Amino acid sequence: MTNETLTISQMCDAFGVTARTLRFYEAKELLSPIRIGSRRLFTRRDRARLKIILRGKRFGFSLEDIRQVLDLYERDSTNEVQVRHTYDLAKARLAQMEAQRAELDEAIKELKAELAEGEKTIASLRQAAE
Amino acid sequence: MTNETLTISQMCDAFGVTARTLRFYEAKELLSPIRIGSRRLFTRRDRARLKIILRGKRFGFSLEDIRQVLDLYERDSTNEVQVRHTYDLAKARLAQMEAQRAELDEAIKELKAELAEGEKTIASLRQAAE
DNA sequence: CGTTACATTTACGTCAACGTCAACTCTGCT
DNA sequence: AGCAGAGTTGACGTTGACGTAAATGTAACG
Repeated sequence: MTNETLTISQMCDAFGVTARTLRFYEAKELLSPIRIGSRRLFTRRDRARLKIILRGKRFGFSLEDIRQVLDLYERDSTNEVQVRHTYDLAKARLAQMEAQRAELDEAIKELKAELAEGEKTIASLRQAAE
Repeated sequence: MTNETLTISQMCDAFGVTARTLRFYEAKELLSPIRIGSRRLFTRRDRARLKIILRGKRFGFSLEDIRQVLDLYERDSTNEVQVRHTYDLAKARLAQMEAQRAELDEAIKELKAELAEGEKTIASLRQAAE
């Protein structure tokens, strides 16, 4: 099963982060490992959240941004107003990500065009070299 | 034409950044506005570069990363070794961006699934409310 | 000529996101 | 009992990317 809990160093190995980082995320309430005495044990839930955190970072989101995203996955589904609000936030976030994807596509296209130019340059240099 | 040069405050308005930011980017050699006396005038080239800078930031690249990307668009095309190196860098950068795109797609899919869940929750709450 | 608006340099301040000690505390082994 | 190794809590340090304040410059307008 994936129900096992991990110690802090096992988490570090699994995700390629330092212990300092995990403690920092806990202090920011992004993670909430259970405690055995003073030691932390990271659950499946913590691992799922950490995945989201790390991915968010790769897209340039701040930890504060990411905290809001995490809340989306944690809705309590009893209070309609609350659920609605969360839902709206998620829709906004989705729109933002789709815009980002469009921009990314644009940037990729441009870079590809530059690459084609580069190839031409290299070819002509090779021509001139003989 | 788009050949006009802009003052620093015009640039700020046009791009939604502060003057401090533009001076900072110049100090980091990301921009190189021409000088009339001590004053800066930003050219079409600066504007093109700033666009790339701001977009890079939105994707979580550091200014140093971005400086390398900018160099790609500035190749001098005389030295084959230099051109080759730049070309390789660009290819690596492209691969990175395409990976990022794949991840972004994944994240969007997940978020959409969450949204669908949210809709079901809202529907059932509405049912229960009558 | 004075003032207003915009710009400049220099320099210190700030905030996020950790890194890096130091000084313990547990736990398990031998 | 003693020791190693993993983990803990402070607390201060660092780096990147600017913010902010102070002192000064300059162009143009009434």
